[in-house]
Parts: sequence; C-alpha cells; structure tokens
Amino acid sequence: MPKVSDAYKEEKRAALLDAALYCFANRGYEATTIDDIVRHAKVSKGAIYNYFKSKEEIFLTILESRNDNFFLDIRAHFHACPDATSKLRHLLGRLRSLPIDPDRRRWGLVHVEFWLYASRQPELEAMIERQYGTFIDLYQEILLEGKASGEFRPDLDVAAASSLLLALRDGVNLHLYLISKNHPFETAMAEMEDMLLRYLKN
Amino acid sequence: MPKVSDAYKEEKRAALLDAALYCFANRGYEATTIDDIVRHAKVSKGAIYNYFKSKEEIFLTILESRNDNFFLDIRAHFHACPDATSKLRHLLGRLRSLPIDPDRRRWGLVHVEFWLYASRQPELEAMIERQYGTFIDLYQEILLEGKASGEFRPDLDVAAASSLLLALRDGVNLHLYLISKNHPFETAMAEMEDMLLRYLKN
Amino acid sequence: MPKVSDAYKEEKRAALLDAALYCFANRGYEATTIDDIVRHAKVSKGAIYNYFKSKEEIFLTILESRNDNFFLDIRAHFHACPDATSKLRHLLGRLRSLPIDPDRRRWGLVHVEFWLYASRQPELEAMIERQYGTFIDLYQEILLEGKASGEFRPDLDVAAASSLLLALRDGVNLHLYLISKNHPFETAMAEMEDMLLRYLKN
Amino acid sequence: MPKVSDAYKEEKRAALLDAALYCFANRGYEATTIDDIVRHAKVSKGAIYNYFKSKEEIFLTILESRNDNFFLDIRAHFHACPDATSKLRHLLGRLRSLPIDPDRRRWGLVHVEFWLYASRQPELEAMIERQYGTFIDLYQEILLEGKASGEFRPDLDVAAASSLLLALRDGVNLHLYLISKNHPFETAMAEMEDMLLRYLKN
DNA sequence: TATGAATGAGAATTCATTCAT
DNA sequence: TATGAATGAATTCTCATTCAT
Repeated sequence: MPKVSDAYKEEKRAALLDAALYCFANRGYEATTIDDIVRHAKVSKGAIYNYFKSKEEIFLTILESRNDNFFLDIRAHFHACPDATSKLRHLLGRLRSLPIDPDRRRWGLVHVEFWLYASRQPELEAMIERQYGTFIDLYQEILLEGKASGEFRPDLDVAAASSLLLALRDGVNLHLYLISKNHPFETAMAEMEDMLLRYLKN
Repeated sequence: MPKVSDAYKEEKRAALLDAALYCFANRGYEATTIDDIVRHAKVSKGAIYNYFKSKEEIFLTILESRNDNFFLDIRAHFHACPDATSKLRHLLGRLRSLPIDPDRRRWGLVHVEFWLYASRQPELEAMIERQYGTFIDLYQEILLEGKASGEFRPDLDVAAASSLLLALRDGVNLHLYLISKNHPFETAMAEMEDMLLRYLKN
Repeated sequence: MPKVSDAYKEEKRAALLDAALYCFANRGYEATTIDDIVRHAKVSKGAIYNYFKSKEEIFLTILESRNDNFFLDIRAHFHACPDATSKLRHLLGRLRSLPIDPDRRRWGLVHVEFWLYASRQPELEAMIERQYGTFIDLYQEILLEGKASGEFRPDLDVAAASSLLLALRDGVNLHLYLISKNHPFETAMAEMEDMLLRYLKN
Repeated sequence: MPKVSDAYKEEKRAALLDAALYCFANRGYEATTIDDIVRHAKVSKGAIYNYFKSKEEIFLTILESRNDNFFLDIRAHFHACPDATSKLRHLLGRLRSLPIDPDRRRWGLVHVEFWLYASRQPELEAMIERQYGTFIDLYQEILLEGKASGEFRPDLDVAAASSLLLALRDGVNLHLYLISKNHPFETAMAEMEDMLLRYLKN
C-alpha cells in the first residue's frame, strides 16, 4: 500500500494553502505564480497539482476557508456577549484592530481581489451570494436580538439596516486597506460607533 | 501639409479610450489585452502606441479623466443646491441611480481594480492619495457649510465624519457593484439617509 | 513646375545624412531608429523615404561618402609630403589624434559595425573588397615609392607588407575605440612607428 | 525522485549553447532570434528560459566560456615551449590556422560583435577590460621572459609593446574574418613574424 | 514633395499546466 | 506520489515602411 496517510496529505495541503495565502497577500492573486507558491512551500511544481487542480482552486479554497474560520471565530466570541449591543461592539472592535496588523490589511486586499475576480465569472456568482448571505444573516440576527431585547428601536427595518451595516463595514475596511496615511482611524471609528448607535437605538 | 487636424487626433484618442474603457469594464484591466482594445477600436496594433505609451497609461488616463469629470459634474449640480443638506442629498442620489445603469456598475469594478492595482505600486500611491484627498475635501466642505448654517450639529467632528461618509459611500458602491440579487437597494438607501441625518443633525 | 531645386534636395539629403551619422555614432546602426534620425533632422518620417529607399541605404551612403572624403583628405595632405617616410608618418599621425577626439572614436565603432553588417550580406561583399582594395593600393603606392627612393629596403614584399600595415592600423584603431582606460596610447604609438621603421628600412 | 541527473542538465545546457553559438555565428547576435536558437536546438521556446534568463545571458556565457577555454588551451601549449620566442611563435601560429577554419572565422565576427555590443553598455565595460587585461598580461609575461633570457632586447618597453602586439593580432584577425579573397595570408604572416622579431630582438 | 498616422509582422519573455521518469 | 523539465500559447511593445491627404 504505497498510499501515504490521509493525515500526511492533509498536512501538505494545509502547508500549500499557507504558502499560497502568504504569496497572494503579498503580491496579489494575478501576480502570484505557481512557482512563487511552490518555492515558498518547499514543494515541487508538479506536486501542487496532486492537491489542487488549478491555481484558481487554491484561491477559492483559501477564500472559503478563511470565511468559515471567520464565522467560527465570531461565534466563539459571541458566547461572551450578553446582548446585541455588545455583539455589535465586538464586530466593530475587529475593524479597530486592522490598522495595526499589516498581515490582515494585506489580506483584506486579497478579499477585494476575489470579489472582483468572482464578479467577472458567472460560475462564481453563487459563491459570492452565499458569503454575502452568511454575513447578512449574522447582522440580521443581532439586529433582531436587539429589537427583541429592547436595545434597538422597534421600528428598525432589519433587512435594510443589516445590508447598510455590512456596506459600512466593507467601506471602512476598504479605506483602511488602501489609505495608509493621514487617516484619522481612531476618531473615525468612534464616530462610526456613535452614528450606528444613534441610528439603531433612536 | 496634410497632417491630420488636432480634432481628428483628439477624436481618435477618445475613441481608443472608449474602446479601452469598454474592454476594461467587461473583462477587467489585467484580463484585457492590447489586442482586445485595438480589435474593438478597429485599429491596428501599432496605432495605439502613437497615442499612449503603454497599457498602463491608458488605464491611468481613463481613471484620471473619469475622476475629473465626476468632480466637474458634481460642482455643476451643486450650484442648484441651496444648502449643505441638499448637497448631501444630491450625492446620495447619485448612488441611487447606480443599480439601474449596468455600465456604471461595471465601471465601478474597474475603479476598485485600480485601487488594488495602485496599492501594489508605490509610484501610484500619490495618485490614490490625491484622489482620496479630493473627495475628502468635498465632503468636509459640505459638512463645514452645514455646521456654519446650523443645519448640522455644532460639535460634529468634520474630519472624522467626512472619512466616515466616504467609507460608507464606497462600501455601498462596492456592494451595489458586486451583489446584484435580492438586495433591498431602495430601502437601504432610505435607511442610509435616515442614519446620516440622525448623525449629522442630532 | 512644383519641383524644388536640385540644390535644395541636395541640401536636405546632406542634412539627413548628418543626422543619421550623428545617431549611428551615438547609438549604433541597429539601435538607431528612423524616428531618431528624422527627429534629429527635424524632418517628417515620410520625407526621408523621398531621399533614401531604406535605412540600409542611408548607412551605406554614409560609409561610402566617409571613405571617399577620407581619401580626398589623405591625398591633399600627401602633396606636402616630400617622401614615402613622411607619408607614412602622416598616416600614423592620424591614429595619434584619435584618442582625444570622442566623435571620431564613436565613428570608428560604426565602421566596425558596418564591416560586421556587410560580412553577413553577400551583396555587400563587393563594397568591402573595394574599400579594402583602395586602402591596400594607397599603402602599396607608398611602399613602392619608398623602395624606389631607397628609403625602404629593396627586398620588401610590398603586397604582404601593405596588408600587414593595414591590419596593424585597424587593430590599433579597434583598441583605441574599445579600450578607454589604462591604455598607454602615446608610448604604444611611438613604439609602433619604431617597429614599422625597423621593419621597412632594415 | 526521478528528477533528471545533473549530467543531463549540463548536457542540455551545452547543447543550447552550441545551438546559440551556431546561430550567432551565422546570423550575428542581434539578428539571431530565440526562435532560431530553439528551432536549432529542437527544444520548445519556453525551455531555454529554464537554463538562461535572457538572450544576453546566453551571449555572455558563450563569450566567457570561449575566452576561458582559449586561455586554458594556450597555457597547455606553453608547457611545450622552451622560451619566449617559441611561445610567441605559437601565438602567431594560431592566427595562421584561422583562414582554413570557417567556423573559427565566423566566430571571430561574433567576438567583434560582442565588443561593439559591450562598448555601448556601461555595465559590460568591466567585462571588456577584464578580458583585455588577461590578454595583456599574457603578452607581458612572454615579453618579460624574453627580456630576462636575453632573447629580446633589454630596452624593450614591455607595456607599450604588449598593447601593440595585441592590436596587431586583433587587426590581423579582423582582416582575416572580413576579407576572404585575394589576401596573401601566408606571406603576410611570415612578414608579421619577421617584423615582430626585428622589433623585439633588435 | 511633405506629413505623420497607420500598419502588422515580429521580438523577447512569462507561466499555468503536463508528463516522462 | 514526487519531481522539475518541457511545452507553447499568450502578452506587450517595437519599428521599418507605406500611404492617404
């Protein structure tokens, strides 16, 4: 049985994804070559095709996995949040930590790159919609909880508000990624919280 | 001396830019080849290099020009706006018209692509900062006018608020570009206006 | 009769040759573009083809003309030379002046470039042979005169010696063109004269 | 791990260099295309870039290697030469063998082409100077040995004479490469030896 | 004749993927 | 499975020459 163990394969696969992630983040998806990735993973060029059938598959796998992990992480943190407001604050807090973490900033760009990439390819539309839907659901859940608990005003339009919040989050993300200088991060974040709470709480 | 008129050259240049714009919008900057552009412009491959020295120059020229036109257009409309609130409403109104215009939607993606592109190339950083700065100035102007006229609350942090508004706008833009289905545009826009006015007016 | 005067045409032709000469010398034949030449001549790109049918023709015309002028110049100087030895010294003196004249050094490279170019094209072989023959004739003439006058030894093999002298001259030329640093020009030239006279005079 | 042996790679590399050498010799460096080389080497276009990073690198590699081999060969032959005169004769003898070997003649032209090429590119100046210096050293060594042994006259200016000899050699080379017809090779070579010995020995 | 825009056949190089070992 | 050499289509840009005006 010359077949290597599944654990070994899984490990190698993960190492390849890590290497790809590193390269995508630093150079961008298009600019990253298979050579870059295998060099980084210390693996031969042919080997990578035993694990993924194309560069695109690597890209999509990473995106999916990061998204999944993101949600797992969020959910874990939510356990410690007694109410909707604190959940919202937790989400906003994540944005706050971005400016000081260059890795996460670089990664944000890859996410945007994926959006662009996917938006040109009809067969990826479903993937975008799904990811988008998952976020919308998360926000709606919080808003509904807040309405139920009386934290947020009863006439809040949950569907519209959640898509608005998501847009705001992504816009702030985008600017954080792209604009590095002379940007009043701290106060802008505080203002954002202020604005949101005025809007949600009445 | 039968050299062609300046008008002819200008026209041809514009036609090339149009062709490039069309291709960039449909395929994206990276994916668009010079061949695509010249085929679309019904021009030989060499001809385009009489007008632009590289594919990148075409890209940047389009970006700059669209940005300039955007501002001219905005300023023109502002003349009809008596106060800061109506100016803000005008800006928000532009977002509203996006969903029904597929061309503008496609173009939004090219804009985002430019941000990504520029963010990887240090020599374009200045261009990003400049474009960003121009928008920030526009927003600050409105907010200051609103504070002076008493439309907006006197303790508004203009710097933070303008960067917040810009982020919100770009986030909404992004989602409009990317998410085409099941998106409650209309109500989300109304909510956005509601949220902003609550925040600005107190 | 809309035909311009022949004098005008001749002038323009000369100006084009001058411009081409300048460009060839500075960039080399291959690297020089028609655009370079017309830009330098302040002439339109199409015009040059009214005077020469190709870039190659310009090249060959210049080479021929420089060669002719060279001989005219030599002959003129020879009138002041009473004997073979002084003629030879005059030719050697020309080499001496090379190191201090950057223009002539640059031009030497174009000559070599022509040799290379011509050596690959059978139809130019005749031109090389002709130019070579003209030089050989010149040297033979001097050597014969020197033998007749008793300046040079009577058993000198004029045919072999002239081709030897020419090779020596071109070798020195080549090194002068190519090697710019740490080259003992002055003493090497004196040595060359010494060597030649020992050889010729016995 | 069935990666090919180093010997295989070395062989392939050598085969590519041979193909390039063949093409450069027949068409010249500039005129030779990568397509020419790979067609000759019966290899795909991409393959060559696994061995060399550019056409220029191929060129320089060949030049360096031929130069190195030349010196190894010379040194090997010198072991059989008892004195400076015989060493000098050996060097002159090499020139003699040129006319009958068309390959070496063709190669001489590529060498000259390299000089031209290098003389236009500042970063190659060092390579020229180095190769030139190696030759000068070789000649100086012989001349010094000849002076020490009393073969050559004691007042010989070694620096000047070596650069003179080198120029003579390259001039003769050049003419051999370029002039194929009606050239009294044999007698010219004998004359050259005669001239040199008169000059060196007094 | 003069102009310079247009042409289009290359040129060097890249890179995802394949495949013999 | 692993290796990395091989493949070759695709890409951007160049430039001598042509040609409509």
